[in-house]
Amino acid sequence: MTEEQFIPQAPAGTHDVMPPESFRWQALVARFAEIATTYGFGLVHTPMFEDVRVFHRGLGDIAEVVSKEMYEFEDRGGRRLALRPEGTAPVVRAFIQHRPPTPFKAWYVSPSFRYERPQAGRFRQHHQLGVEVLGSDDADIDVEVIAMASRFFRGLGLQDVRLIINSMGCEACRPAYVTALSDYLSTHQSSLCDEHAERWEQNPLRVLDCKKEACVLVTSGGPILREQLCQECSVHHERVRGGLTELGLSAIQDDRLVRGFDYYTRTTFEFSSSALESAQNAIGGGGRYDGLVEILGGPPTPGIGFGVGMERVLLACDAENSFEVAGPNPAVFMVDVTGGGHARRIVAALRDRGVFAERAYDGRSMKAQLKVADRSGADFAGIIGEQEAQTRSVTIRALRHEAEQETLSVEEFLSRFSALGDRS
RNA sequence: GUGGGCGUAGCUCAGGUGGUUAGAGCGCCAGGUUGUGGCCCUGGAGGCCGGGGGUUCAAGUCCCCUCGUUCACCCCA
Repeated sequence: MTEEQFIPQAPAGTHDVMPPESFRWQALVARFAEIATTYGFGLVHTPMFEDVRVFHRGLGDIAEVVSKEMYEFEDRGGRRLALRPEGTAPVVRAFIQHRPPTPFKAWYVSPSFRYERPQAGRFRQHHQLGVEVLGSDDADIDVEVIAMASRFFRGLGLQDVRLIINSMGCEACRPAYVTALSDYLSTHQSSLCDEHAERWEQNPLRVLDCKKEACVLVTSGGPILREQLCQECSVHHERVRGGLTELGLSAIQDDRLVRGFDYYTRTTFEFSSSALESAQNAIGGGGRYDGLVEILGGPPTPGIGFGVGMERVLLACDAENSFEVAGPNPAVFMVDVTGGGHARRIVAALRDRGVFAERAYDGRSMKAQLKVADRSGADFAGIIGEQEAQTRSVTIRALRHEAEQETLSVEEFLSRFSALGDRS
């Protein structure tokens, strides 16, 4: 590409969200906000970028998201910053900085950035809805958080959502397990898939997650973390599972569920949509991170949270033909063929009264203006021609049903539609 | 980071083995109806066929490069 003219385009892996799709986005956030409020969460906004150390320490340097997918940059003051690749670490950083009373329950909606190759359901900028609870390791919190996510998905009309759950143990029991797993893997090294035969030592737990038949075969004969949990973790996990069952939520125990970030302890879970054909069918996931606050320099504080991928959830809704959101239609659309002055005043008066009123511009023909009125989805057109202009009146024409046209004085016209505005 | 598919009008797409002024449907604009949308009819605007190079008398079509996009691996929401 040399002397070519520049045609601006959204960067690879990013997307513009425009009407009418953006109405659906608004509605999705509104649903989440509503449920989060019901569960006692308050909205938190954190910066879109943080000191890189927040992520390096928080997520662990070996996490791919950190090691090779972060958008890192230096600002003009020489600070090393990174666009956030996920939502938890920034909220934890804010918690440490402000020390709100616990349990601290926060929800957020924010973009995340990862330098990955875009593909179905995977973007360089995606948007997450999520919650975090800091300051309690009560298993009931785990249950509530998972139940909340479930409720959210159900409320969108999603049927084909699968919930898997596992426990990652804690500092007391996981190291011993990882050692046991390593020992086991080392004796079966040659039977692993090509990739893990080379790299299993970097992160033995990852091998559990591998879908290749070779690895599955090996690991299915190996030690299982759930069976080697310490007493506390084991009790905790059973309480979570019991609580979910009690609430009527079916969670599938998946001993292979190992999530990507270092900070997870105990409960981990993932929601996936079986309606999605693409490889990326995880629509939400999360877990407990009882060591994270301390890792980032705060007092020992347990925490748990989850994130939901908005783009993927909407794709899942598409696949299930659910959560179809229509944009709003004007209550009335003004057509004025006498120069537009009457439309200008009437539309302003209606909007002052809270009525969604629209009009045509550019002094087009009545036919053209009515065509725009029809397309706008408005129920009624308010027409002003020479006759109406002279008598200070407006003709109402129904656009969605058959009805006799009627001509009202401007005052009557305004009060008829103002009632609509007051109601909403 | 690795590998495959695809780039033609605002959108969805046609354009056998290269061959005149590049087409359709939808959308948009105007008219048919000098005060009336939707249905119908007529007309119109809108394309450096992603970009660059090459082969050829001749390239939307063939070859190379490049950019973009898409799908998969990896990883994740």
